[in-house]
Amino acid sequence: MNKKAPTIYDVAQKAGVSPATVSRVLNEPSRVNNEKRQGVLTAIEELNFIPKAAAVANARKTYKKIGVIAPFFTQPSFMQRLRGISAVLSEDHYELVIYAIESCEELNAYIDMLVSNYRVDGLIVLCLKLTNKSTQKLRKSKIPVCFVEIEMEGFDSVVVKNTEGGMMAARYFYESGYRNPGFLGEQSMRPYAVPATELRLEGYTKYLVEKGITINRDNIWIGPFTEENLDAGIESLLEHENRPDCIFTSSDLSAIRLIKKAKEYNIAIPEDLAVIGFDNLDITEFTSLTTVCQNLDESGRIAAELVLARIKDKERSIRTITIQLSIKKRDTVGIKT
Amino acid sequence: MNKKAPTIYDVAQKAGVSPATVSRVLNEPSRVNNEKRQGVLTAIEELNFIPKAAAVANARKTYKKIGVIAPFFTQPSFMQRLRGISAVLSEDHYELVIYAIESCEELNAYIDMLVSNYRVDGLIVLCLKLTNKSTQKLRKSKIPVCFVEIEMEGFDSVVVKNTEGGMMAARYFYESGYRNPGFLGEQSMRPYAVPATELRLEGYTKYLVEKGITINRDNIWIGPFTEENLDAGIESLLEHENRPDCIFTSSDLSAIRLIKKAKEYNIAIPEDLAVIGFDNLDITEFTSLTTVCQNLDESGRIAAELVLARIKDKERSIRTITIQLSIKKRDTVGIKT
DNA sequence: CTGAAAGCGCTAACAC
DNA sequence: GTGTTAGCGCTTTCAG
Repeated sequence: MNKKAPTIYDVAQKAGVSPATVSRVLNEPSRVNNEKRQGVLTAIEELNFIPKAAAVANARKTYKKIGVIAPFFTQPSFMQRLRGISAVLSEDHYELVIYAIESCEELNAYIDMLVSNYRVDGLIVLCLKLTNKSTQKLRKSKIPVCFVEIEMEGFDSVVVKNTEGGMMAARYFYESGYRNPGFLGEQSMRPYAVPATELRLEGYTKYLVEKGITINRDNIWIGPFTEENLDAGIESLLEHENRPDCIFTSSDLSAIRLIKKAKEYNIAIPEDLAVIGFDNLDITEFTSLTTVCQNLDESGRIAAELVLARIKDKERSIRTITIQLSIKKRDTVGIKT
Repeated sequence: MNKKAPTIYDVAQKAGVSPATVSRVLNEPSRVNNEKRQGVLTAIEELNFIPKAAAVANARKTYKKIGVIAPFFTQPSFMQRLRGISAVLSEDHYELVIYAIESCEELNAYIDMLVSNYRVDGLIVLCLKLTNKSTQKLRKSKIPVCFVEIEMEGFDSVVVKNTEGGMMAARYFYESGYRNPGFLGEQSMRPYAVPATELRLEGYTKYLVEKGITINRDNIWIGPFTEENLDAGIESLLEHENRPDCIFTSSDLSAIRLIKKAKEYNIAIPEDLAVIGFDNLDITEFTSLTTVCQNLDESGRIAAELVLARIKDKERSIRTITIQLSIKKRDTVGIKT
């Protein structure tokens, strides 16, 4: 006795109006006479009618969905960004669909699919460099896109000044009296991802050079981000003669590992070794790590707002919003006397 | 000169067949004559045709989408579960849409919407208790649902034996020689969420009681999961007279904070204090935390497989799959002599 | 095996 | 304001 789900026609009939009118009270209620509107509304209520999303999408060609494409599961920071995105999307009743990519091919395949398959109203691309071909396709598809952590001509974007972040870390070390800096970073293996580590190191050394400090080559380690490798890197940093008195890491995770290892070596933090991470992941609060905060949540929020705004007005001017970086001071940097 | 996206009619015309045939080569290629199939295929290729998702969904009433509903952003463990889910869904080209909920009302509103709005082909519910009303609705909606971490009559589910996990932690402490156990847990504030902490504590004490050990009341702390509160809790545990020699925490995060604080107190780990966490978050690898591993990824994977399987065969028997817990031994539990 | 034609449920011109 | 009537683009009977 499962009565089928009611359609707009059922409502129309029950309310004694045409389906078009029902559609109107659903979408532009102000344009229908008060009395009839009430009738329709109660009919909707009584029948417990809810428009089928697919039918609406099919007729209107908009989906109330926005896609987020990123290598989520290899980069813990993305989840926090997602949180920001999710918050603003749900306010506007947009669905959030996740395209988690793990390879170049996947990335381009998704882009292809998304532009020609009409599945989303907008797209947020996190930390990903597209091929020219994909970029072209995206551009002519006219679908609203916002890039995060990379600037793309002709697209909205929220950018993170990775080099500047590196400089800030260097300055904080410098001003706290540290003079023998080190760096620990995970190599950017994926050609389609933003080479954040390298940029951060660049800014880091740049500031130091300005201050007349050159980093000892032995004090820089960049390598693949596996536990084994990382540990080896940390050891190489910690064991040699002229061990650094402060280390900037390209991610909070490596900082946490570094701290853990340093304690095994009986190196006091921050007395004998200061550490600054990058990201300000939630977890850093628990570990009291000093880190470069890149406002992950906020960057997500802004990105979502940008695409929503462009959905509403396709002709608005392109925006590039720069996220303000800051040092989140906690317990892993002291004052060197 | 933007040529409009090709439709199935364009393909049909170009290949000199009917739209129905095109549809067939798309969906049941075996049922169409080899020659024609090739013709259609090349036409599709040349026109670069991709079926519009919304039109398909509208006509077929299936969406290639599955929804995941959970309080993602308040519970870091969910992201790892999501990873498992994502992996199996993408294999089958299902879209993953996220419904992040933060309150009881939101939860039930989403359920309402999902059952009557026809948006997803299946649903995965993580760690959430529904109201009876919502459960009823879900049940009669017939949409494939899989619950994780909770068993629901009439639904597939993957369950986690929280109490058993507590017992395992207790046993490991006990067998390692620790005799003065403590517990640190975050209170389950949300009535719609599974009271994991309480269950874990239950198992923990149960095992200990069997061994003739009762936990000192002062050695148990359960409270709200804010940094301040947690710190206060940790202090209360660490400061009193008969301080525990081992502490089981209801989550990895609190374990990490506990370890951090313990070091400030100059309490050696694991010599003076052993710690076991719960979840085996990715981060624990970096901190060398010993923890109860609940195979987050796998539970996600299994849940996804269950709903996919039920989508394919609605009549299959209900399955309840229990996730095997295990102690992931790392560095925070030693041998007490 | 294939084509004609009738849906699917809603939206959007277009008239009145 | 409101109803009529085409779509939207694909699927799916039903003949043949």
